[in-house]
Amino acid sequence: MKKPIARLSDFLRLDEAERQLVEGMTIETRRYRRHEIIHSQGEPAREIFYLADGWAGACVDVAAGSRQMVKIHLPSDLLGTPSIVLDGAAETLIALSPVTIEVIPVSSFAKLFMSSPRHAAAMFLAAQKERVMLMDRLTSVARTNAMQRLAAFLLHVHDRLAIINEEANPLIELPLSQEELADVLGITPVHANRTMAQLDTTGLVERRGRRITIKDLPALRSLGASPDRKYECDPEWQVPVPDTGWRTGRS
Amino acid sequence: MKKPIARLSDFLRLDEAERQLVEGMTIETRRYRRHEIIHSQGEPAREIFYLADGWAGACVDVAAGSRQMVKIHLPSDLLGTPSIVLDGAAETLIALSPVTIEVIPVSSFAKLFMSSPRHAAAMFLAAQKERVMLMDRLTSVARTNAMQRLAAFLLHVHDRLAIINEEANPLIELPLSQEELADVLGITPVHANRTMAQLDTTGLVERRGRRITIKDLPALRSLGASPDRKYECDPEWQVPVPDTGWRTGRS
DNA sequence: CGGAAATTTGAAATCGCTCAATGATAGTGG
DNA sequence: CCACTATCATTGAGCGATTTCAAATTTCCG
Repeated sequence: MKKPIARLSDFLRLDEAERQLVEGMTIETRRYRRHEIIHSQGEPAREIFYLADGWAGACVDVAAGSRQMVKIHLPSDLLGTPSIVLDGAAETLIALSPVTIEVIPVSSFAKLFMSSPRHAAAMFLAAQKERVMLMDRLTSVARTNAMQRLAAFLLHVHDRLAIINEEANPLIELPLSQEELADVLGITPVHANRTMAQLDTTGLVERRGRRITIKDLPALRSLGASPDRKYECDPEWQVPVPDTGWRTGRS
Repeated sequence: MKKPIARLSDFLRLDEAERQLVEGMTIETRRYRRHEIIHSQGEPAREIFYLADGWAGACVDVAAGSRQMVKIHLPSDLLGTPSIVLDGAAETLIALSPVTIEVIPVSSFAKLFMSSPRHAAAMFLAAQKERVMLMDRLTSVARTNAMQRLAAFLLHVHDRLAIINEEANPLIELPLSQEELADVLGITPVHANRTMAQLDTTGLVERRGRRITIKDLPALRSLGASPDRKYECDPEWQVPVPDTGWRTGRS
């Protein structure tokens, strides 16, 4: 039942041996129910998490019960990597749906990084990709109104699901409540509700509960106004295999 | 007159040999005047830039003349790294003051990454740090009002300058026009002006033109409401020196 | 079926935007 | 040193998007 770990990062197609290497780092499998907290902001972060199944959210908490969901994690994402440069976790990780997580000690992760240039490069490039996505998210929140943000967010999820499932599907089953959606969009829950309804009436999407069907993809894209990014990279980073000065194990 | 390149990343104290290695990657030095464009969003990005002197901004452009400045680059920053995962540059880089830039081919950068685990680790950690800063920026824009964003931004700049100069200085000489400030804060230029004036009247800062003096640091921090991050990291990442399976050269 | 959580709706208040005009400042050439 | 011009900063007034507070309705789950 274990999903392939091949999207540990997006820039490396892992062969079987390497996949086992990564899976070997797992020290524990945990399950969480919807709304459970996986890790709290500020707590020491000696572990990172591989999201085997379910959706998780990364939230930055601000005073007074307000918070911003800075990232939606989908299956095969690696959670908690930003926190490795801090003494306490940068973000609160919360289960948005029932979730299965593989726990990996930071030390193992670092060891892999140090011993395998292929993985190191892949992780580095994945981090850059995350930066771009955050930049786009910031731009969306700073420069567009609620309906545009919603459109951009739905498209973002749609596109990421398309990569995972290897085919586009106009139907999105969002596990997010409207309150959580509001946390993502940077608006209030009440306004999230009105915006959702408003987008529905435009006919660009159709909504039945948390099931959202995209009816007019091009129009929705135009509304969302996100730059369309093609994530690729030069062959400079495609390290052939070991034996160019790197080793896969220790000594 | 060349500034030390020692802050190419924040997680590695480079020794002399390594510094030369990095400097050796430079193929060209360029100068730009205020407001000149260093690199345009969407254009092929085969180079990254070391900001030797001056301030530069990274902007994501949206339709209709609107844009979001997603990062303020200070001297010794590395510009353009997010774009290495894309076919076209993720952002427009623009000189906010007179600027001196060292141009580095992505291929050299990749080669360094591949051949030196110390540099690779430092770059990776620096990328994670950038992610955290973007997360905080997103939260600031999404969840706080204009004055709080301004406070948070001033503090952000203040703290980064303190690191570069190795001492805190309450006086900040912002080279940004109010329009550019607005691009950073995610508000309109007019409102940036009013907010600036308003913050001035609170007495937390004092303003003479673009010279801003922080008068009450703790109060300003409390207003800005950013989580205070201590950027550190485990010794796992402090690779001793080569010879743990890595080599410095090729072959 | 009952209770809790989530969604929906209304009305008033607020923050930031837009449009438009005025004032200040800095760089330029005479 | 001054006039000239462009850029930048400031101010006012009205409008619109989003928030806030509060209540009603629906859905979900045990």
